[in-house]
Amino acid sequence: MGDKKIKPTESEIEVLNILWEHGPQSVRFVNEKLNTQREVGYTTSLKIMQLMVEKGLLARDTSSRTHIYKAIVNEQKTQGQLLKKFVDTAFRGSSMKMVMQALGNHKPSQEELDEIKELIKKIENK
Amino acid sequence: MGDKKIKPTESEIEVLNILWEHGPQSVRFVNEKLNTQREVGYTTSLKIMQLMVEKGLLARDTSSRTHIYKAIVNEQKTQGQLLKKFVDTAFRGSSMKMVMQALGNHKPSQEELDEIKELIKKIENK
DNA sequence: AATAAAATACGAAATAGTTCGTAATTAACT
DNA sequence: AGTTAATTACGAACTATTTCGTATTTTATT
Repeated sequence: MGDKKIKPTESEIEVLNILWEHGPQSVRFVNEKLNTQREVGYTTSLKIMQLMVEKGLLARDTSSRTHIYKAIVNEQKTQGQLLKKFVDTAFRGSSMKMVMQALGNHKPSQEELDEIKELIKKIENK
Repeated sequence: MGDKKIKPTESEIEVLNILWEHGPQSVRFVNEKLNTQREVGYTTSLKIMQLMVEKGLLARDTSSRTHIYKAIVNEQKTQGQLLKKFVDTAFRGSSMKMVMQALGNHKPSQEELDEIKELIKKIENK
C-alpha cells in the first residue's frame, strides 16, 4: 500500500475541512471562513495553504491571478487515519471505549440510533 | 462550572495513560513504559512530568528521594474533552459521522456489538 | 503608460513542544 | 567522612508550527 503518512496539523485540518465542504476555493474564501471561527491574518492563511501544497495535501491552479486550491487528500481516508491515531493515543487503542464515550456524551437522536442499529445489523450479517 | 481547560500535548497524554493505568509512579517507571513505545531519554520524561505538575495535570509526592507522580485529572473526563475537541476539528462537530467511521474501521466483535446494543437500549428507554 | 487594488512570494520572528547535557542533590554503602 | 549511584534541577538547543510584515507581481482601470 504505497500510502504516504498524512499528518496534517490543526490549522491544516481546518483548511481541509473548508475545502472538503466547499470544493476548490481561493485563499480569500478560505481565510474568510477561517475568520468565522477565529482571527487569522490573510497572509497567514496563504502561507499555511502554500505549505500544504508542498506537503502534498493541496493542489493549486495558478492559471489566473487568484490561485485556486483544492484538497487532494480524501476526506474519509484522512479522517480515518486521524481517528486511528487519536484512539491510539487518547484511548490507548480502544475504539470501543471511545465509541461508548462518544455515544454517552452525545445523546444521539432516534434517527441516529437507527442509523447505528442499521450498521450493526450489517456487520453482524456479514 | 469552574473547570479549567485541559489540553495536554501528545507526550503528556502518553504519560497520563501510564499513570491512569498503573497508578502513582516514579519517573523511572514512566520512562521505562514510554520506552516500550518509543525511545525517550530519562531526563526528557522527567522534564515533561515536571511541566505537567506546573500545568496542574499531575501532583507529586516529594517526601522521599524518588518523587512519586500521580494524575490529578480524571481519565473519563479528560478523554471526553479530548474527544469533543477532536470531533470538532476532524469531523466538523459530527459525533455520528465519527462513530460510524469508527465502527466501520474497527469491525467490532459480537461481544462489543452487544455492548453497544445494550447502551443503545438504555438511551432509548430513558 | 501610469496608477491602484488585489494577490502572491519571501523571510523572519514568535510560540509551543521536545530533547538532552550537565550540575547539583540525595541517600546508600563502605 | 568519602565514594558511588541514582535522582532532580536547570537551562539551552532544536524542531515544528503559526504568524505576519514587507516586497513583488499581476491585472484592471484610467
